[in-house]
Amino acid sequence: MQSSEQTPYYITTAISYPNGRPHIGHAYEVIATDAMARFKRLDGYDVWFLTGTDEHGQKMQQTADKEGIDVRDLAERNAQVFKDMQSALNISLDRFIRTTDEDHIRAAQAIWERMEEAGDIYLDAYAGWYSVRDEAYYGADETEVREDGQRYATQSGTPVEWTEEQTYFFRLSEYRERLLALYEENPSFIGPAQRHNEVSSFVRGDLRDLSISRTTFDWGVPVPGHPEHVMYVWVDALTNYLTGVGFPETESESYKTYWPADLHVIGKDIARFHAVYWPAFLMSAGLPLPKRVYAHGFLFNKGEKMSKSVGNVVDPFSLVDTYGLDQLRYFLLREVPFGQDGSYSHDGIVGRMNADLANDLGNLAQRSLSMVAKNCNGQVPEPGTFAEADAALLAKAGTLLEKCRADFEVQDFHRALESIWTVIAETNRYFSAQEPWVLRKTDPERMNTVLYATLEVLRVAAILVQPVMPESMAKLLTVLGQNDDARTYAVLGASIVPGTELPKPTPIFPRYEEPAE
RNA sequence: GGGGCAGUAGUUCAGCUGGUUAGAACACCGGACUCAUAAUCCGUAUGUCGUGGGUUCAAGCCCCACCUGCCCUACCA
Repeated sequence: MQSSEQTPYYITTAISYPNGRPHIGHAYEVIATDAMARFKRLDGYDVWFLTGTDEHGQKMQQTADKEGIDVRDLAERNAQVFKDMQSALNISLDRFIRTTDEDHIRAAQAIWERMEEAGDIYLDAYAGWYSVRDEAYYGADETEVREDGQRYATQSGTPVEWTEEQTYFFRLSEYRERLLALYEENPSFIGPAQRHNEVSSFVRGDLRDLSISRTTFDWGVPVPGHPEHVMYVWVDALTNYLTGVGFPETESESYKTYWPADLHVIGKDIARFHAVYWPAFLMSAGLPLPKRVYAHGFLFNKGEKMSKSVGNVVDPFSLVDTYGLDQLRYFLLREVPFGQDGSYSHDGIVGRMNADLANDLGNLAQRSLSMVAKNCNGQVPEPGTFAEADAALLAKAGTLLEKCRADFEVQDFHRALESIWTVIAETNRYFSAQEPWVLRKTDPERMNTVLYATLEVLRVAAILVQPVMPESMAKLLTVLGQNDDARTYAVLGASIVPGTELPKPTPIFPRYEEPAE
């Protein structure tokens, strides 16, 4: 292809831990990342989009034991559910990576060896109160014995057991200065800005070396030369971003093209691992650092944290069934500023569906296209000279690409959509003010001009909204007579061509009606 | 314990370095129109800007204390 001429853009989500079913939080992250990937593709980049599952670790092993099945079968089964979710959400991924993939195991061992050669790995004793569920050690003061006689981690409330083992450590403490320099020289390395402050203040404090292997279980990547150890979660999991583009073959075409990654999209809970451990690992291994890590917020159910015990966990598959996929994608990206926590509710999504999609955009398309169908032989009309109102409207639409680029660059998806919808609302006002249905009798040429300008704004909006609602916008572009080669950002500067044959218009977005009781 | 963020119309939020009658969207109510998906357009209305002090000619914006929620971080014993 022409990929060599295009600027590469490598984007990832965090990989999911598949010891259960995916919930709306998984869907949220992958939808947002998909929108970003699609935006870049439409803007002419050569995109590589990676997502997948993190299948190792003691929790997977325990879940499998509890179900009485082999851990490999559990991983296989649940990874498939996550893959199914990608399809159900229309995710344009280029590779679904699993940490059990053969090439990933080689990659994890390769980065380990590089870190070891750099002198950053050493063996030491590790002892403490270990929580299997948190996969973390706690000091005695971080635990408490409860009434049942069992000791628990105070903070997380999970049971802990006294554990002693020899584990390998990574000299994280050696990287303090280099990490601080990284944050200072490159403030956009972590987004949003508030995370940047959190992370740098964490590093400014006392950075301790990191335990990176375990001997208490064996479901993981064996440490090279020491197979009684398996890698502890982060060296294994983070390395998936390298595996996804061909590491350890650093001379491979895909590695040379795509590494370092342009953007890691993650949840705010794992910001530290991506903004501190990961760059330190890469520095140690002598590999280039990703350009940006963006930590998004969490989604709450009507303001309440979702949890299995409360029983308010939202299943992404059923949301798609209830509201429609593009409606869900639009809602999540329009309603919630990506870096902040947000709230999901039935009323919220129905409000967006009806107000923004059915009424504003859908109805604008329908009212203009049906006039064109009835009065312009079903072709894009020939405009006359643009009046001031027409030119002003078209000029506003003309600024949208730059605005969207700026907003997507910093993952402000809701701002990009807000700007597009401001122009859509403006177009509805314009349409009502110009009254083309009156012009039909008094000044047909003027009517043609008004309809033309309206269709042109719709074309621009549809092209720009494609990353968020790919299927619906494909439909809209079809009823606007735009072929596949007229849908990228490269053609935004052109105008819709008069005389283009238009199919019979059909509504794009139905209103949501409450089901009858 | 330390640090940070947030608390503004029924709801979700804007309000830049303090400056005339505090804004938007949605919802609500009234009107117009009929091209359109009971849609669109126009208009009215709505607020002790968390609480209490203070600085200032002037504070939602600054200072102090407190309350509430959230986040990061550290713990004396």
